[in-house]
Amino acid sequence: MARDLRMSRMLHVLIHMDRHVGRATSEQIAQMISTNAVVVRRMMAGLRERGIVSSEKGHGGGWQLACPLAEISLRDVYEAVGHPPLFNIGPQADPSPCLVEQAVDARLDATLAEAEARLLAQFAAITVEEVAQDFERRFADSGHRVPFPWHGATGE
Amino acid sequence: MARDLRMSRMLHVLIHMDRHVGRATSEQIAQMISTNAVVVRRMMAGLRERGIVSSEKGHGGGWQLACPLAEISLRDVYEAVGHPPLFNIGPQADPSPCLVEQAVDARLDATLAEAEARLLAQFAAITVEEVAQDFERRFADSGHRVPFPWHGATGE
DNA sequence: ACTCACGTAACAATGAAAGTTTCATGTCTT
DNA sequence: AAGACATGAAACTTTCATTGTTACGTGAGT
Repeated sequence: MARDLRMSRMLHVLIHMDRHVGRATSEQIAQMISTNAVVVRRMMAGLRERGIVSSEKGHGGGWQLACPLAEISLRDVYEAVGHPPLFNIGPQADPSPCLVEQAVDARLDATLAEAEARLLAQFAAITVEEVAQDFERRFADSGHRVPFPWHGATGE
Repeated sequence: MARDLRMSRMLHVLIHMDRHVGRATSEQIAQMISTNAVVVRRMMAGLRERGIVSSEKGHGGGWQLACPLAEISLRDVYEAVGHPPLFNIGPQADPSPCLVEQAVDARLDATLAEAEARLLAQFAAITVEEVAQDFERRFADSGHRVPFPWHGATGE
Protein backbone atom coordinates (compact mmCIF):
# COMPACT_ATOMS: atom_id res chain seq x y z
CA MET A 1 0.00 0.00 0.00
CA ALA A 2 0.91 3.60 -0.26
CA ARG A 3 1.55 4.51 3.32
CA ASP A 4 0.64 3.62 6.86
CA LEU A 5 -2.81 5.06 7.60
CA ARG A 6 -3.22 3.85 11.16
CA MET A 7 -2.41 7.07 12.95
CA SER A 8 -4.67 9.14 10.73
CA ARG A 9 -7.51 6.65 11.01
CA MET A 10 -7.24 6.34 14.77
CA LEU A 11 -7.40 10.10 15.26
CA HIS A 12 -10.50 10.14 13.11
CA VAL A 13 -12.08 7.44 15.26
CA LEU A 14 -11.17 8.99 18.60
CA ILE A 15 -12.79 12.30 17.73
CA HIS A 16 -15.94 10.65 16.46
CA MET A 17 -16.18 8.62 19.65
CA ASP A 18 -15.76 11.66 21.84
CA ARG A 19 -18.03 14.02 19.93
CA HIS A 20 -20.69 11.79 18.44
CA VAL A 21 -21.06 8.16 19.30
CA GLY A 22 -19.72 7.50 22.77
CA ARG A 23 -19.60 3.74 22.57
CA ALA A 24 -19.21 1.87 19.30
CA THR A 25 -18.63 -1.67 18.08
CA SER A 26 -15.74 -2.58 15.80
CA GLU A 27 -18.27 -2.95 13.01
CA GLN A 28 -19.63 0.56 13.44
CA ILE A 29 -16.15 2.03 13.64
CA ALA A 30 -15.15 0.12 10.54
CA GLN A 31 -17.94 1.84 8.62
CA MET A 32 -16.78 5.26 9.80
CA ILE A 33 -13.39 4.74 8.25
CA SER A 34 -14.45 2.46 5.40
CA THR A 35 -12.64 -0.66 6.43
CA ASN A 36 -13.07 -4.01 8.15
CA ALA A 37 -13.91 -4.72 11.80
CA VAL A 38 -10.82 -6.89 12.20
CA VAL A 39 -8.60 -4.06 11.02
CA VAL A 40 -10.25 -1.86 13.63
CA ARG A 41 -9.60 -4.35 16.43
CA ARG A 42 -5.97 -4.63 15.41
CA MET A 43 -5.51 -0.88 15.62
CA MET A 44 -7.54 -0.40 18.78
CA ALA A 45 -5.65 -3.14 20.63
CA GLY A 46 -2.63 -0.86 20.97
CA LEU A 47 -4.76 1.98 22.29
CA ARG A 48 -6.34 -0.26 24.87
CA GLU A 49 -2.95 -1.36 26.18
CA ARG A 50 -2.13 2.28 26.77
CA GLY A 51 -5.40 3.03 28.52
CA ILE A 52 -6.69 5.35 25.81
CA VAL A 53 -9.77 3.22 25.14
CA SER A 54 -11.40 0.25 26.80
CA SER A 55 -13.29 -2.64 25.29
CA GLU A 56 -16.06 -4.87 26.53
CA LYS A 57 -17.14 -8.17 25.12
CA GLY A 58 -20.58 -9.59 24.67
CA HIS A 59 -23.98 -8.12 24.17
CA GLY A 60 -23.94 -4.32 24.37
CA GLY A 61 -20.16 -4.34 24.33
CA GLY A 62 -17.79 -2.41 22.11
CA TRP A 63 -15.24 0.35 22.48
CA GLN A 64 -15.21 3.40 24.68
CA LEU A 65 -12.85 6.27 25.38
CA ALA A 66 -10.99 5.77 28.64
CA CYS A 67 -9.66 9.31 29.05
CA PRO A 68 -10.38 12.84 27.80
CA LEU A 69 -9.02 13.84 24.40
CA ALA A 70 -7.11 16.67 26.03
CA GLU A 71 -4.89 14.09 27.71
CA ILE A 72 -4.01 12.27 24.47
CA SER A 73 -1.26 13.64 22.26
CA LEU A 74 -0.68 12.76 18.63
CA ARG A 75 2.49 11.08 19.79
CA ASP A 76 0.53 8.85 22.14
CA VAL A 77 -1.59 7.75 19.21
CA TYR A 78 1.48 7.24 17.04
CA GLU A 79 3.07 5.01 19.65
CA ALA A 80 -0.19 3.19 20.30
CA VAL A 81 -0.61 2.09 16.71
CA GLY A 82 2.83 0.50 16.85
CA HIS A 83 5.19 3.42 16.02
CA PRO A 84 5.51 2.48 12.36
CA PRO A 85 8.62 3.76 10.54
CA LEU A 86 8.20 7.50 9.96
CA PHE A 87 10.32 7.77 6.85
CA ASN A 88 10.05 6.24 3.44
CA ILE A 89 13.68 6.95 2.55
CA GLY A 90 16.98 6.04 4.12
CA PRO A 91 19.79 3.50 3.97
CA GLN A 92 19.19 -0.21 4.10
CA ALA A 93 18.88 -1.73 7.55
CA ASP A 94 21.86 -4.07 7.56
CA PRO A 95 25.35 -2.57 7.95
CA SER A 96 27.91 -2.74 5.14
CA PRO A 97 31.65 -3.45 5.26
CA CYS A 98 32.22 -0.59 2.79
CA LEU A 99 33.52 2.48 4.61
CA VAL A 100 31.96 4.79 2.05
CA GLU A 101 28.58 3.25 2.60
CA GLN A 102 29.10 3.40 6.34
CA ALA A 103 29.80 7.11 6.12
CA VAL A 104 26.78 7.75 3.93
CA ASP A 105 24.50 5.68 6.13
CA ALA A 106 25.73 7.36 9.30
CA ARG A 107 25.09 10.85 7.91
CA LEU A 108 21.70 9.94 6.60
CA ASP A 109 20.70 8.12 9.76
CA ALA A 110 21.80 11.02 11.92
CA THR A 111 19.91 13.55 9.82
CA LEU A 112 16.77 11.43 9.78
CA ALA A 113 17.03 10.72 13.50
CA GLU A 114 17.14 14.44 14.19
CA ALA A 115 14.15 15.04 11.94
CA GLU A 116 12.31 12.20 13.62
CA ALA A 117 12.95 13.63 17.08
CA ARG A 118 11.64 17.01 16.01
CA LEU A 119 8.54 15.54 14.41
CA LEU A 120 7.77 13.41 17.45
CA ALA A 121 8.16 16.48 19.63
CA GLN A 122 5.63 18.22 17.42
CA PHE A 123 3.27 15.28 17.78
CA ALA A 124 3.73 15.35 21.54
CA ALA A 125 2.73 19.02 21.60
CA ILE A 126 -0.60 18.51 19.85
CA THR A 127 -3.54 16.98 21.69
CA VAL A 128 -6.39 15.16 20.02
CA GLU A 129 -8.69 17.69 21.68
CA GLU A 130 -7.07 20.44 19.61
CA VAL A 131 -7.80 18.56 16.43
CA ALA A 132 -11.37 18.01 17.61
CA GLN A 133 -11.68 21.77 17.97
CA ASP A 134 -10.33 22.17 14.46
CA PHE A 135 -13.24 20.01 13.38
CA GLU A 136 -15.76 22.11 15.28
CA ARG A 137 -14.48 25.25 13.64
CA ARG A 138 -14.94 23.62 10.26
CA PHE A 139 -18.42 22.53 11.28
CA ALA A 140 -19.42 26.04 12.32
CA ASP A 141 -17.89 27.57 9.18
CA SER A 142 -19.77 25.12 6.97
CA GLY A 143 -23.14 26.39 8.20
CA HIS A 144 -23.69 23.20 10.19
CA ARG A 145 -24.05 20.86 7.29
CA VAL A 146 -24.07 17.14 8.00
CA PRO A 147 -20.67 16.77 9.63
CA PHE A 148 -19.90 13.09 9.15
CA PRO A 149 -21.66 11.65 6.11
CA TRP A 150 -20.03 8.27 6.25
CA HIS A 151 -20.89 6.21 3.23
CA GLY A 152 -23.69 8.47 2.14
CA ALA A 153 -25.79 7.31 5.10
CA THR A 154 -28.41 10.04 5.24
CA GLY A 155 -30.32 9.05 8.32
CA GLU A 156 -29.23 6.13 10.54
CA MET B 1 10.29 -3.40 -0.21
CA ALA B 2 11.18 -1.74 3.02
CA ARG B 3 12.04 1.75 1.93
CA ASP B 4 13.33 3.79 -0.95
CA LEU B 5 17.10 3.29 -1.14
CA ARG B 6 17.87 5.45 -4.14
CA MET B 7 19.19 8.50 -2.35
CA SER B 8 21.46 6.46 -0.10
CA ARG B 9 22.74 4.38 -2.99
CA MET B 10 23.41 7.37 -5.21
CA LEU B 11 25.44 9.12 -2.53
CA HIS B 12 27.45 5.95 -2.16
CA VAL B 13 28.12 5.87 -5.89
CA LEU B 14 29.00 9.54 -6.25
CA ILE B 15 31.67 9.34 -3.57
CA HIS B 16 33.19 6.21 -5.02
CA MET B 17 33.32 7.85 -8.43
CA ASP B 18 35.00 10.93 -7.10
CA ARG B 19 37.47 9.27 -4.78
CA HIS B 20 38.24 5.95 -6.44
CA VAL B 21 37.09 5.07 -9.90
CA GLY B 22 36.61 8.20 -11.97
CA ARG B 23 34.70 6.66 -14.82
CA ALA B 24 32.59 3.55 -14.41
CA THR B 25 30.10 1.51 -16.38
CA SER B 26 26.61 0.73 -15.12
CA GLU B 27 27.76 -2.82 -14.58
CA GLN B 28 30.67 -1.80 -12.36
CA ILE B 29 28.51 0.58 -10.39
CA ALA B 30 25.90 -2.13 -9.97
CA GLN B 31 28.51 -4.31 -8.29
CA MET B 32 29.50 -1.53 -5.90
CA ILE B 33 25.96 -1.32 -4.57
CA SER B 34 24.97 -4.95 -5.12
CA THR B 35 22.29 -4.46 -7.69
CA ASN B 36 21.56 -4.59 -11.38
CA ALA B 37 22.93 -2.37 -14.17
CA VAL B 38 19.44 -1.39 -15.30
CA VAL B 39 18.61 -0.18 -11.81
CA VAL B 40 21.76 1.92 -11.92
CA ARG B 41 20.83 3.49 -15.25
CA ARG B 42 17.37 4.31 -13.94
CA MET B 43 18.81 6.12 -10.96
CA MET B 44 21.61 7.86 -12.83
CA ALA B 45 19.24 9.17 -15.51
CA GLY B 46 17.86 11.73 -13.06
CA LEU B 47 21.35 12.85 -12.10
CA ARG B 48 22.34 13.30 -15.70
CA GLU B 49 19.33 15.51 -16.38
CA ARG B 50 20.52 17.77 -13.59
CA GLY B 51 24.10 17.89 -14.81
CA ILE B 52 25.52 15.99 -11.85
CA VAL B 53 26.91 13.19 -13.99
CA SER B 54 27.34 12.59 -17.70
CA SER B 55 27.15 9.37 -19.66
CA GLU B 56 28.77 8.20 -22.85
CA LYS B 57 27.73 5.30 -25.00
CA GLY B 58 29.83 2.78 -26.81
CA HIS B 59 33.23 1.31 -26.26
CA GLY B 60 35.03 2.93 -23.35
CA GLY B 61 31.87 4.70 -22.34
CA GLY B 62 30.19 4.81 -18.96
CA TRP B 63 29.43 7.36 -16.28
CA GLN B 64 31.45 10.29 -15.06
CA LEU B 65 31.01 13.07 -12.52
CA ALA B 66 30.12 16.36 -14.20
CA CYS B 67 30.76 18.66 -11.26
CA PRO B 68 32.68 18.69 -7.96
CA LEU B 69 31.09 17.00 -4.95
CA ALA B 70 31.25 20.31 -3.08
CA GLU B 71 28.63 21.70 -5.44
CA ILE B 72 26.16 18.86 -4.91
CA SER B 73 23.88 18.94 -1.88
CA LEU B 74 22.00 16.00 -0.45
CA ARG B 75 18.85 17.77 -1.55
CA ASP B 76 20.10 17.86 -5.14
CA VAL B 77 20.54 14.11 -4.99
CA TYR B 78 17.14 13.65 -3.39
CA GLU B 79 15.47 15.63 -6.17
CA ALA B 80 17.53 13.91 -8.84
CA VAL B 81 16.37 10.43 -7.88
CA GLY B 82 12.77 11.56 -8.27
CA HIS B 83 11.96 13.13 -4.87
CA PRO B 84 10.23 10.03 -3.55
CA PRO B 85 7.73 10.54 -0.72
CA LEU B 86 9.65 11.31 2.48
CA PHE B 87 7.15 9.92 4.94
CA ASN B 88 5.74 6.50 5.52
CA ILE B 89 2.78 7.77 7.55
CA GLY B 90 0.01 10.23 6.88
CA PRO B 91 -3.59 10.47 5.74
CA GLN B 92 -4.83 8.87 2.55
CA ALA B 93 -4.38 10.90 -0.59
CA ASP B 94 -7.99 11.41 -1.65
CA PRO B 95 -10.07 13.94 0.29
CA SER B 96 -13.06 12.85 2.38
CA PRO B 97 -16.49 14.46 2.79
CA CYS B 98 -16.28 13.84 6.55
CA LEU B 99 -15.42 17.06 8.35
CA VAL B 100 -13.69 15.17 11.15
CA GLU B 101 -11.44 13.44 8.68
CA GLN B 102 -10.80 16.71 6.93
CA ALA B 103 -9.68 18.28 10.18
CA VAL B 104 -7.43 15.35 11.04
CA ASP B 105 -5.92 15.24 7.58
CA ALA B 106 -5.30 18.98 7.51
CA ARG B 107 -3.48 18.91 10.85
CA LEU B 108 -1.43 15.92 9.92
CA ASP B 109 -0.60 17.25 6.48
CA ALA B 110 0.44 20.60 7.91
CA THR B 111 2.66 19.01 10.53
CA LEU B 112 4.28 16.70 8.02
CA ALA B 113 4.74 19.49 5.50
CA GLU B 114 6.59 21.52 8.11
CA ALA B 115 8.79 18.57 9.00
CA GLU B 116 9.45 17.94 5.33
CA ALA B 117 10.51 21.53 4.76
CA ARG B 118 12.92 21.37 7.68
CA LEU B 119 14.40 18.08 6.55
CA LEU B 120 14.87 19.30 3.00
CA ALA B 121 16.58 22.42 4.35
CA GLN B 122 18.93 20.12 6.25
CA PHE B 123 19.62 18.16 3.09
CA ALA B 124 20.30 21.39 1.22
CA ALA B 125 22.88 22.36 3.84
CA ILE B 126 24.95 19.19 3.48
CA THR B 127 27.21 18.68 0.47
CA VAL B 128 28.28 15.30 -0.83
CA GLU B 129 31.85 16.49 -0.31
CA GLU B 130 31.23 16.68 3.43
CA VAL B 131 30.07 13.08 3.45
CA ALA B 132 33.13 12.10 1.43
CA GLN B 133 35.26 13.69 4.12
CA ASP B 134 33.36 11.69 6.72
CA PHE B 135 34.47 8.63 4.81
CA GLU B 136 38.10 9.73 4.78
CA ARG B 137 38.04 10.26 8.52
CA ARG B 138 36.73 6.73 8.92
CA PHE B 139 39.40 5.46 6.57
CA ALA B 140 42.18 7.15 8.54
CA ASP B 141 40.73 5.97 11.86
CA SER B 142 40.57 2.40 10.62
CA GLY B 143 44.31 2.29 10.06
CA HIS B 144 43.83 2.33 6.29
CA ARG B 145 42.22 -1.04 5.93
CA VAL B 146 40.69 -1.91 2.58
CA PRO B 147 38.14 0.87 2.30
CA PHE B 148 35.63 -0.56 -0.17
CA PRO B 149 35.58 -4.36 -0.13
CA TRP B 150 32.70 -4.77 -2.50
CA HIS B 151 31.66 -8.36 -2.81
CA GLY B 152 34.80 -9.66 -1.19
CA ALA B 153 36.82 -8.67 -4.26
CA THR B 154 40.34 -8.67 -2.86
CA GLY B 155 42.24 -7.35 -5.81
CA GLU B 156 40.69 -5.93 -9.00
C1' DA C 1 31.27 -6.14 -39.02
C1' DC C 2 31.76 -6.67 -34.23
C1' DT C 3 31.82 -5.47 -29.51
C1' DC C 4 30.76 -2.49 -25.84
C1' DA C 5 27.73 0.40 -23.25
C1' DC C 6 23.78 3.29 -22.58
C1' DG C 7 18.31 3.91 -23.29
C1' DT C 8 14.00 2.04 -22.65
C1' DA C 9 10.07 -0.81 -22.34
C1' DA C 10 7.92 -4.69 -20.30
C1' DC C 11 7.54 -8.02 -16.91
C1' DA C 12 8.61 -10.70 -12.45
C1' DA C 13 9.89 -10.78 -7.55
C1' DT C 14 9.68 -8.86 -2.99
C1' DG C 15 7.88 -6.91 1.21
C1' DA C 16 4.73 -4.27 4.10
C1' DA C 17 0.15 -2.67 5.07
C1' DA C 18 -4.50 -3.58 4.62
C1' DG C 19 -8.36 -6.68 3.81
C1' DT C 20 -10.69 -11.14 4.77
C1' DT C 21 -12.04 -15.54 6.73
C1' DT C 22 -12.44 -18.41 10.56
C1' DC C 23 -12.79 -19.99 15.14
C1' DA C 24 -12.43 -19.34 20.20
C1' DT C 25 -13.87 -16.79 24.29
C1' DG C 26 -16.63 -13.98 27.08
C1' DT C 27 -21.23 -11.51 28.18
C1' DC C 28 -25.86 -10.24 28.10
C1' DT C 29 -30.79 -11.44 27.22
C1' DT C 30 -34.54 -14.53 27.34
C1' DA D 1 -29.32 -23.32 29.69
C1' DA D 2 -29.67 -21.60 24.90
C1' DG D 3 -28.86 -18.19 21.73
C1' DA D 4 -27.28 -13.74 20.04
C1' DC D 5 -23.73 -10.41 20.21
C1' DA D 6 -19.03 -8.72 20.37
C1' DT D 7 -14.09 -8.91 21.16
C1' DG D 8 -9.45 -11.76 20.62
C1' DA D 9 -6.46 -13.80 17.70
C1' DA D 10 -4.50 -16.68 14.08
C1' DA D 11 -3.99 -17.56 9.22
C1' DC D 12 -4.44 -16.36 4.66
C1' DT D 13 -5.21 -13.21 0.58
C1' DT D 14 -5.02 -8.83 -1.77
C1' DT D 15 -2.87 -4.61 -3.05
C1' DC D 16 0.76 -1.47 -4.15
C1' DA D 17 5.40 0.55 -4.59
C1' DT D 18 10.14 -0.47 -5.09
C1' DT D 19 13.45 -3.30 -6.83
C1' DG D 20 15.16 -6.93 -9.84
C1' DT D 21 15.36 -9.00 -14.49
C1' DT D 22 14.96 -9.84 -19.41
C1' DA D 23 14.94 -8.22 -23.95
C1' DC D 24 15.71 -5.21 -27.63
C1' DG D 25 17.07 -0.79 -29.78
C1' DT D 26 20.67 2.86 -30.54
C1' DG D 27 25.13 5.03 -30.62
C1' DA D 28 30.36 4.77 -30.36
C1' DG D 29 34.69 2.81 -30.90
C1' DT D 30 37.98 -0.97 -32.79
